[in-house]
Amino acid sequence: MAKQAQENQLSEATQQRLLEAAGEVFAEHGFKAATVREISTKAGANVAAVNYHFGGKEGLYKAVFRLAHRCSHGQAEQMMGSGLNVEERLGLFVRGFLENIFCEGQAAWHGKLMTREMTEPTSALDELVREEIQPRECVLEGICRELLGKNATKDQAEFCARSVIGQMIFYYHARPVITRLFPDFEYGPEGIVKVAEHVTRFSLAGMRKYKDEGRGR
Amino acid sequence: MAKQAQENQLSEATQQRLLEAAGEVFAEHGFKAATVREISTKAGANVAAVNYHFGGKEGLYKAVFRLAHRCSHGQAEQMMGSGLNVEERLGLFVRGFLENIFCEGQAAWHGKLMTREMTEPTSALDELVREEIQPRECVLEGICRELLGKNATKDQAEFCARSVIGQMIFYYHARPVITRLFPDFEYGPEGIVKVAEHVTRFSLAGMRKYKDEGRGR
DNA sequence: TGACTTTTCAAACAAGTGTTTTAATCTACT
DNA sequence: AGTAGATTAAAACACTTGTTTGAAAAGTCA
Repeated sequence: MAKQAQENQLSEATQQRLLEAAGEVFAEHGFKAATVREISTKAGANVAAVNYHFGGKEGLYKAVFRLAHRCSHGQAEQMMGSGLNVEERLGLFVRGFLENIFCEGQAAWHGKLMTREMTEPTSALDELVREEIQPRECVLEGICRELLGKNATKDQAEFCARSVIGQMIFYYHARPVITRLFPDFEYGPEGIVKVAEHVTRFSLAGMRKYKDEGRGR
Repeated sequence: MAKQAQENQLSEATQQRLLEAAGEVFAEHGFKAATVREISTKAGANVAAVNYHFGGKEGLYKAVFRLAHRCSHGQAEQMMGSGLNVEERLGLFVRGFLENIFCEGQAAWHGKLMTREMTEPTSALDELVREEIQPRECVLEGICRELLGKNATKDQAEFCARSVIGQMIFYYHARPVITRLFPDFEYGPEGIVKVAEHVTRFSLAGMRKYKDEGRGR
């Protein structure tokens, strides 16, 4: 048992390598389809290392999630922005969300892992919703509520928040279809910026008009 | 080899049972995670039956897709509707799409299989896009174009079409998250109708306003 | 250095996968 | 009834999966 081993440099190195590799592989294949052998190989470690350091595949998965949570702690509060009007805050939220999902830099697997957990939930979903998704949804719902005006119900704000998120996440979930259906669309940084601009504009327009038609329903 | 066996009643019965069971299991677990043993058991057939009748797991998968295509042939054209204005056609499209995805009746697996292929593409995706997705996208894009007015570019119509689809499909892909995040929302028929009404209203409003702000970009 | 723990590694294990085999059963036709 | 072909069924096969094992290597501290 390695309980006092957290100060060891070498073992920590393999633990870190394992975590990083696991993040990528889990994000790419999902929990079930990912294999500990691919993770171990990618980390340059032995197959047994996963069981030794994390007690098994599931332990590794949870450790990856804990790491991810630590990395993005307080990101929702930061999203709030201060001294900005509603339109700007919505634009910021949308752009930040998309960058989080489509970023290719360090820890690109974090957003992907989060998104995958949405469609293939594991036991880690409850914690994920509580720690990361709920706070962000709260921010977005607040923005929607402000845009919809005082007459809007909580129900309407929730529907609109889901519409905003849905528009964005569609580009992630349906990527294979989109690339086939719209060959001109490219998923690079400039493409994502265009998506952000459209979603912001579309949603802003939608909620403004939504508000004016409030008596229609 | 069973080549002249298509007239046989009994064998056809097991083939049909196998196809039906496979549709459900593939839709629920995806191609890779589905097991031929679960399919066989569900169909009340032997494990070897899959290989005997369809040449293997992949052959069965493709047969399931061919069956699904046959079932929903010409559904896009029917969606066009005639003698209806744009708003009504959008409402019809949205409602039809959602019913297709969330229907619980016979062949409920068809929509689920289609949706799963979006996120976990196999070799069947190209055919699926060509046969089913492309035609429907075409209809929706036409509606969007009409709503956006003559000044709108093809690019804008495509973005708006993706926004409409994204709003709806989000309820499918992120179902585990939505049920946790919005405990009051229920996925029954009445819930789906509410989604359809909201998406239609939100998108209609979005595109109308989008159109008016055409010079802003 | 030398005992002690921690970590690594190759090998093997048990369970589950799709597929094949082989024989038994059923169906259809004369 | 009898024969040939089509279908079913049980068993085994080859392979991959996560996990365990036992010994070798590396590190730690006196």
